[in-house]
Order: sequence, then C-alpha cells, then structure tokens
Amino acid sequence: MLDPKLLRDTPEVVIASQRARGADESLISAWQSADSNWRNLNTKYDSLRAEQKNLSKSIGPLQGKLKSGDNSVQGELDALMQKASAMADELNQIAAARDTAEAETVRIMSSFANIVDTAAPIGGEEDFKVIETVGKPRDFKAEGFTPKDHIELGEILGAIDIERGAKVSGSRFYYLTGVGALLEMALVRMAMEFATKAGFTAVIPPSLVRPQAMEGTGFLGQAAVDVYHLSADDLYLVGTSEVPLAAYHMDEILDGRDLPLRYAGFSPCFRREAGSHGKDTKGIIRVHWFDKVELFSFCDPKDAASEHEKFLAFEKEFLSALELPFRVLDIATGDLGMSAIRKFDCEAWIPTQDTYREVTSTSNCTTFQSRRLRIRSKVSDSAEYVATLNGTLMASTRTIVAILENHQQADGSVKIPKALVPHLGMEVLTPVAKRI
RNA sequence: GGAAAGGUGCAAGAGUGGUUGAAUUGGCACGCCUGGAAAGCGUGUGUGCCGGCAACGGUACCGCGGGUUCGAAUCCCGCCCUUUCCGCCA
Repeated sequence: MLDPKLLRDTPEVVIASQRARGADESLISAWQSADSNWRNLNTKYDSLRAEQKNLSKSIGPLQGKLKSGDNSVQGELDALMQKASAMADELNQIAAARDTAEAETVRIMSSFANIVDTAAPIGGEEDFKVIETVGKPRDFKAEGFTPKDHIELGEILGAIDIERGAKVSGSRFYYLTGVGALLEMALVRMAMEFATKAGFTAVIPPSLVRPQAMEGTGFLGQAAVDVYHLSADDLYLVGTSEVPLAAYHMDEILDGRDLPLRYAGFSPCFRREAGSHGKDTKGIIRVHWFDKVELFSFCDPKDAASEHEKFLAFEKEFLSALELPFRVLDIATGDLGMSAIRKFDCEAWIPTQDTYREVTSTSNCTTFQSRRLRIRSKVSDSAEYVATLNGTLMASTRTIVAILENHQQADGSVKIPKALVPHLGMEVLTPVAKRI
C-alpha cells in the first residue's frame, strides 16, 4: 500500500513510477476524486455525529426528571427524541455513502505497486543491468570433458530422484536422497550459521498462513495464480518464508531502538508455477516445492537502502563461500514485484545451460508491506511505518544444481567447496555403484 | 472432535445502556524533594482518520463483524482466538 499523502501531495511521483513500471497512469486521478469524495462524506458524518452525541447527552437527565415525577419536561423530551431519531436515520445514510466511497479508494489504492527507485534501470524483463560478475565459469573443454547436467549427476550420485517424484506427486516434484538430502541439510545449516553470525535470528515459521498474511505481503494480487490455497481451511501455502516473517510483527508497534530486527527463516516454499508451462521442464530448477533460507529485516525507512546493500553483500558472500561463479543484476522497473522498489538478483553459472540462472534475489519493499500489515515503530512520540526487506540466502534446489554442475569432475564425482565440508562431513560426493 | 470458561489501555484488573478514552494498582516518562539515591509527593502516559501552520478541535476503536437503541465496552446474533478438562495423535 502506498502512502495516501503521496497521491494527494505529489502525484507526479506516482505518475512517474507507474510509467516506469508500464502501469496505468489514469489510476492517480481516479483515486484523487474517490478520495475527495470520501473526505467530504467523512467530514459530514463526523460533524453530524458530534451533534447527535450532544443531543443524546441531554436526553438522559430529562428522563431522570420524568421518572422523579416532573411531567413538565415530557414535551421537550418528545421533541428531542424525534429530532434525534431523524438525525440517526440521516447519519445511517451518510455512513453508508461514506463506506462505499471508502471502499472505492481502497480498491484503487490496492492496485498501485510501490514507487520504483529512480536508481533502478527503466524497462522490462530484459532490461536489467549487470552490476558485477564474480568468479569465472570453468572451461570444461580445456579440462577435457563434457559437463553432465544436474539430472544425470543426481542419478549417478544417488542424490536426486526425479522419476519417483513425478510418480508420487506429479511433475515438478522430486526426492532428494542420500547425499542429496544430506547436502541440503548441510547447506541449510551453513546458511543459518552464516545468518546468525550476521545478526539474524533463526526462525522456523509456519508455512501455512491466513489470507491476511498473504495479502499483506502482496502475494494475492497478480501473483495469486501462483499460490496454493487450501479451501477447506482457507489457508495458503507460502511461496516463501517472507510471508510468515513479514506477518510476524503484524499489528505491532515496535520499539525503534530495537531496529533493525533481522530474521532468517527456514521453510518449504510452494509455487504453482502456473504461468511457466514448458519452461525448465527437466530437472529441479523450477519445482512446485523447495526449501529455502530467507533473510528478512524490519528497519528504519532511512536505513532501507543501506540495509538492501547489506543483504546483497550477504548473498554474494554466501555464494562466494560456495565457490560458485555468479553475476549480480539490477532488475528493471517493469520486472519488479508489486512491493519492491528495487531488486537485485544473483545468478549462478549453470554450465550445461551455458548461462546464468537466478539463485538468490533481494528486494527493498520500503513501507509498502508494513502499511498493509500495520507494522510501525516508535522512537519518541510518533509511530512510523517500518521498512521491510527480504532476500534469499539459500534456495536449496537451485543451489544444489549449481554446486553439482560447477564442482563436478570427469568421473562424475563432485568436489564439495571448503566452507561446506564441515557441515556435510564429506569432501567429495562419489558416484554410487547401483541406483536403488 | 466433545464440554466449560474467558477475550478491556504497556501490564495486572474494575466497569449500573447515558457526561467512560474508560476506575484502581503497577510499570514507564517528566518534575519536586535529596549531597546523591531510595521512599514519598505531583503531573503525564494509546492508535487511526478528518480539519488546522500550530495550539487544538471532531470522530472511530474495550477480540472481529453485524444488529437493537436517540445513545452500546455494557443488550442480541455470527465468527475468530486463548485457556482448562475429555477423546485422538507425531
């Protein structure tokens, strides 16, 4: 949700943002007229209601007099009651009109996405800017062998069972088995330790949430088709622990001295992938479920940009520790999610696809989510909405893909990056003799 | 799943349908007192919205949503949540 003051006082800012996103600019004036309509009715209601309250107050004493036998006030009382009654009717009508007007302002308001950062590149999905490239893809030709893809490696190592995933749950499901399962746990452990050292509180949040939490984080807009919904219970399966982490402090006023509040959540992530038929149909790059360690921060809006930089730095450090070649993208305005004003993706090199693929992503949502979730902080007298930021630290499936493919050796074994060895307890993953 | 009790401000905890944003106590903040502190005394202590440069004024909020009424924290209906007991269960 945007700050209504922006639309009232500096609509040009909103117009520019809508334009950069390729969104509808006419919504601004539509909202403004709905807003002034609502404000008129609201003022009208308030003043009439004040009058009514005054009137009501004088009824009590008169009734008291009547009870004690003073019949002289009967006429005055009747007139008063009649007037108050008429006023109540009028008030009901105004209230109804006011509520309709308010619903209209909310309806339009909720279709606005956050105001894009002017530093973000303008354009669509293809217009990202490559900020940085870290590490160098291996030259397998020079090493004298053709790299295997993660599907084949997963089979050889007994680490990933895609066939049985499909048998049991359908396409885009998989089993991690043997060293595959251990690899995920080691990565999770490494990520959690990393996050804890960086001042994040480790959290295992619920992955089923109520509509409010889903809506508050902006996932029930255009993204709604990608969300699993359990209609029998009206609960949603989260697509990221960003949702339960953001909603953690819903309806709270935080102590400003505690900011930034940083959490690292580990949870499964469920995505319907409704609009991606035909994309990444093989392997575990794009699946309906995976596990992820997600970073989340509630901070002072003034610090949001620098917190965002820190998040990106954490992600880069983590990928570097895994010795993966990757590049960093500054995502273009038209490709930002609803809540984000700016987004950085890290893409790891995937040798068999001869390209970089997204493994982490961090967004600065400023006060967009906190407005919807009513999360504020108080320093002195006034309570202000906090900024929220999120970022992937470790998405299990894609990280596993990147590790297997980048660190494979000619014989199908995979060398484990140094930083991960203590968590996994193995230096090399070796092919299994027989697939069970 | 069955039964019962309950949801009030930062916390504990009152509250008769009328002047209650809400007693009281505690916490916290400020002030007085003191060499300093404790104790004591005094004052203050929510959020949203609308109007206003501001002081401030108005309005809404006592789990949530409806209803009755001139007037609802207080009465009625629905829902949610919490606690306890029983059953089931990782």
